[in-house]
Amino acid sequence: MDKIPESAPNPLLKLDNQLCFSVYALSRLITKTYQPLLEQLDVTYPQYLVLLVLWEHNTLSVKQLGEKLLLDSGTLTPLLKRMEQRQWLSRQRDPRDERSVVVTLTDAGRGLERNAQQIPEQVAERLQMAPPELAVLRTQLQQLVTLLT
Amino acid sequence: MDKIPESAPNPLLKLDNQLCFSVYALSRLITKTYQPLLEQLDVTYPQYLVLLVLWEHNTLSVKQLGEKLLLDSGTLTPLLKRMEQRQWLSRQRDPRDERSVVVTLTDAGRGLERNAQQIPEQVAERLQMAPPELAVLRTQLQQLVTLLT
DNA sequence: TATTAATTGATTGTACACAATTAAAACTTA
DNA sequence: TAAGTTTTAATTGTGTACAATCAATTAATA
Repeated sequence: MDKIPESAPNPLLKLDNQLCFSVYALSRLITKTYQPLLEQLDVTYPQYLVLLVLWEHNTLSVKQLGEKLLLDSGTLTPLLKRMEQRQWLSRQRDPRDERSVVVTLTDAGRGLERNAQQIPEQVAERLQMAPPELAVLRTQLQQLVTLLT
Repeated sequence: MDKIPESAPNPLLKLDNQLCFSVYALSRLITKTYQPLLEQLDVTYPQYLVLLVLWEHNTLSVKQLGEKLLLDSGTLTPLLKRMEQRQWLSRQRDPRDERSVVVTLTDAGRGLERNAQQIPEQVAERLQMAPPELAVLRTQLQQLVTLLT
């Protein structure tokens, strides 16, 4: 009995051919790479990204933070509340515009930066890619990010 | 009054210099790019990835599915249950090894593949990157995935 | 100025993602 | 073969993500 001929499989629908899957998988693997290093700081990876931004700027509104991290308030509000509970930052309404919530790093939050100094190198070490190659890759990815933003 | 001299800022701790952030942001942006296309199939992006695998293999254990997608049962079990409720697949214990749960595509699940044919092209269109460049980028990302796996 | 429109966060609800634990079954080996 | 180990999913609990909605406030304009 002959098999009913299937339509030719679409190679574009194969998992291995998907750029999207590589990005998705890599993103989760990178988070896992950071995790043991971030355990020392007792922060999660998204919280670490918030700290990176605040170490640069110290004070930002939720809106501005969201613009930099490409995250909305539905994600940031509970995350920031957890960080506030741990005394790494404060959240308060802007008196000049009561709609806006301003996030400010505490001394403790600023102090964490010292403990984070070695993290980028330790991660780069595990990625085992030459810095120039990494830079090229990062530029390409940033182009795509800009394109889709 | 002079400012207390801060330690020189570590450029490696700047958000813009982080490969990790580009990957993280791009992954979420890609998911958002897929979302309106996947709405027609009424699936989420991770569910779409499960379908991609099953369209290739039809029947796999949860374990095998997890190996291909790099996801564990804590993620897959509830996701597969939702897909089972929608009749796209069935879940049943392997009689030869009762520890194993075998996932099989239903006719309805297989039928979805036809509706998905145009999706890769439509996404590629939005990425506006020449196919050869995309292939190079994908290869680099896959290398990193392999490295971290 | 009164009304409308736009901005900004918070809230709610759904769906991942994963660590840690549990439980059942299968395998190993003394 | 009995005891201990390994394998495999499920469960539980925490923490993102994000769409949709709501509420408060500000800005714009008729």
